[in-house]
Amino acid sequence: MTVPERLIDAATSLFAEKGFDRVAVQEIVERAGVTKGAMYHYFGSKDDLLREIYGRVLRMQQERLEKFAADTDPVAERLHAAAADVIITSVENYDAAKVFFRSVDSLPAEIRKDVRAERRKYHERFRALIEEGQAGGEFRADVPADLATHYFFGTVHHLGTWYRLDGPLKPEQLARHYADLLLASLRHQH
Amino acid sequence: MTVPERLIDAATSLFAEKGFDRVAVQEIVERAGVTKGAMYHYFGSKDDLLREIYGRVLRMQQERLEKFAADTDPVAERLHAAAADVIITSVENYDAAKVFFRSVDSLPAEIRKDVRAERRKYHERFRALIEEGQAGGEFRADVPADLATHYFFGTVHHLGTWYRLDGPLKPEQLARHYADLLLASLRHQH
Amino acid sequence: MTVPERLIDAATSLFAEKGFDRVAVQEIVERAGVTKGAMYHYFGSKDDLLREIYGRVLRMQQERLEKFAADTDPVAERLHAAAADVIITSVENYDAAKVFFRSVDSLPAEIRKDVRAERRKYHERFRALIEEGQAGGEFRADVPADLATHYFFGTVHHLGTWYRLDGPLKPEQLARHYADLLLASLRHQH
Amino acid sequence: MTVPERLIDAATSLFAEKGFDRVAVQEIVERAGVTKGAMYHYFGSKDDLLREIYGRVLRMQQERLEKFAADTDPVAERLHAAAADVIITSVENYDAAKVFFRSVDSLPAEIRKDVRAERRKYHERFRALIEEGQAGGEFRADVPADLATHYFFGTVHHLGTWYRLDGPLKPEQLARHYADLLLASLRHQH
DNA sequence: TATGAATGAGTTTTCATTCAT
DNA sequence: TATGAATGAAAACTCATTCAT
Repeated sequence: MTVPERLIDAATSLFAEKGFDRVAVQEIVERAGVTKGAMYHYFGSKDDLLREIYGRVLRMQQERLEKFAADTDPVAERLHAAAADVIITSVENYDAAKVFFRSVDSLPAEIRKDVRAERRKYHERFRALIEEGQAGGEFRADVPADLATHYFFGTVHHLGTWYRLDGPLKPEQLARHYADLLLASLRHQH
Repeated sequence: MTVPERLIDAATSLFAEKGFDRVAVQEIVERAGVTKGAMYHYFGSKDDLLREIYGRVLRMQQERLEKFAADTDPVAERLHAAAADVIITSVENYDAAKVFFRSVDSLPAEIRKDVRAERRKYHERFRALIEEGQAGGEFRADVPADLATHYFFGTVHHLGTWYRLDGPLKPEQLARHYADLLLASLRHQH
Repeated sequence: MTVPERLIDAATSLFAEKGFDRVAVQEIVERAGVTKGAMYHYFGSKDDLLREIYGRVLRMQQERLEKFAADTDPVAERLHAAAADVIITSVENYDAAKVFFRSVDSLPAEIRKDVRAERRKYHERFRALIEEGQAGGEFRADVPADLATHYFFGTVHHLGTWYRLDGPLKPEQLARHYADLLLASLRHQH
Repeated sequence: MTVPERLIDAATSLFAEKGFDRVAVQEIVERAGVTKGAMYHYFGSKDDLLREIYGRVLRMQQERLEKFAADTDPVAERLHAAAADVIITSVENYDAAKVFFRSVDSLPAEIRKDVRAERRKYHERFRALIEEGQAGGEFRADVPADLATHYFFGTVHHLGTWYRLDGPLKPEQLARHYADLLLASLRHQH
């Protein structure tokens, strides 16, 4: 693995573990097995490492959502697949996801603005799926799609505080359950 | 308002805004309109302020949940009321709730342990309601109650990142929608 | 002496000796006999110390020049007295004067702008004296007053690189010689 | 232009602009359009660049002064010519002259010693001219020649802080005025 | 009760220089 | 000749906390 990759990995795991502000650059370079100078050769600052982590998560999530949303299956199936995929990838990149949700306020103001804008776009793409289902009559329309989207991503956000990769629940089970709950809450009740 | 109260209020709003680690004691005392010496007269440390905020939130949530859970209404109604109440109180104490969810890792290790233990008790009380509904046949049993509880509290946790008190959605509407979504996801589908 | 005064004195002598950029804050506080924290209690930054030194020199020189210029003696006498006084005060505040002339480029850009504006005002007040003598016919008019002013202040500027307080030449002698040379260069030649 | 020449030029302009200590090697090589490795191939250190700049200025000034001093014209004319020439060459090599006067304290101690010795020799050669005029009766003898020499070089030193090559005053005019002022201050007054 | 000067450990960052290629 | 990744020492600055008053 290259030095920058080792640094990103070390930073990701440490930021996930203790929070950006409680991690010293010294710890990051020690975990990566390099010196501080090397870090500043590749990254302009500690903030830069965080920015890079955000960039990677955003790019990955956007690509994957797009793939699922653009499919031709019925909307309920596409939403279920996309929701399950968010869970799976969040769990597979557990540390990065944790950092993503908890360290927004540690980003420099201008980057934070950009990140929020990208997240909003992502949120809107997801919401559009729900609206599509509501327009087509599959989903109940008495819940604002925007609110349902927040509702679901809240659960994703929260994963980092309780889910254990080494626990009894496999990522696929977790993902299916969560996607089921989302769909259940959107379907018409009898 | 007394000096300690002013300090707690100032600390709560600042911690909510920027995160515990990005707030200097100097800022807190300035916002509270007192001096550092005064703060250290009433609180042993900056950590102490955080601990106090956690204590208040925990005590309040536990009391309220107990009140709703101990009622004699049908379980679905009790769960709906309890869920809606969590939302309402979180929104009414927006800053404290934000701090509560985001600053666990800034607590000193031993306090963090206590806080987690209390939260677990709270979580279990809520889960017990769901299990009661599953045992009685009102709720679907194919979703682990523990997971559904996490699912719901994730949405509460997440509120702090998007809900705006001054937005168009009133707390009561928000609470009803969220409680509806929870109940909808637990009911049997047709 | 108070702590801020001790710090200013230590900084002045060290900046004069080695130049602002070659002096570590650690050296300053050691010479002042305090800790770094104490320095940052009184001064916002290392730059701040430099700014303060500039402010003091500027205030003193402006006041003194004004006093001499506003007199009612013949202009040649007033110019001679003012010129000699610049030398005397520069020599009496040797370190501060050295810093003043050599560290402009180490000032933060905005402060540098202010300092230059103040110096210009000072320069213009001095130049006005020369122009007064030219207008009255005492001084030769074939040398631009502005240029003569620069000419003289160059010699003051330069003092720091060669004059030794502990040398054979007393400040008063130095001052008289320099003021004589200035006046000589301005008088009509036979 | 060769690589070493480009490096010297880049270093000279940057040192003149910001001062030796505020210029990073990285900036120098960027302005010169080469890499750090290349610089360290030709120069042993950043100090080495500064030493080279001092060497060039010293050699040039010494040669030129010698040429003017060794002439057979009357001493007043030789001094006037030498003085004007110092101004002209300082202005023609504005950046190098600026560096020469302002960065002595950034030279490594031993080099600084050498540079000061060479400057002293130069100063003495100039002073000898004044003493020659005093011995011959052309110049007033009541001003120490040493002091008059410092007086004049102070003005040269100072040029870098106010003279603008693109201003209204041409180098030749400046040089003539300054040489005139020097001679005027040395002549007997009526 | 309250002040605020002072501490000192810890933080991020810079940068001249080296060296394997 | 030249590259540029990597080093490591030193720098400025922050901040929770203490303590004499």
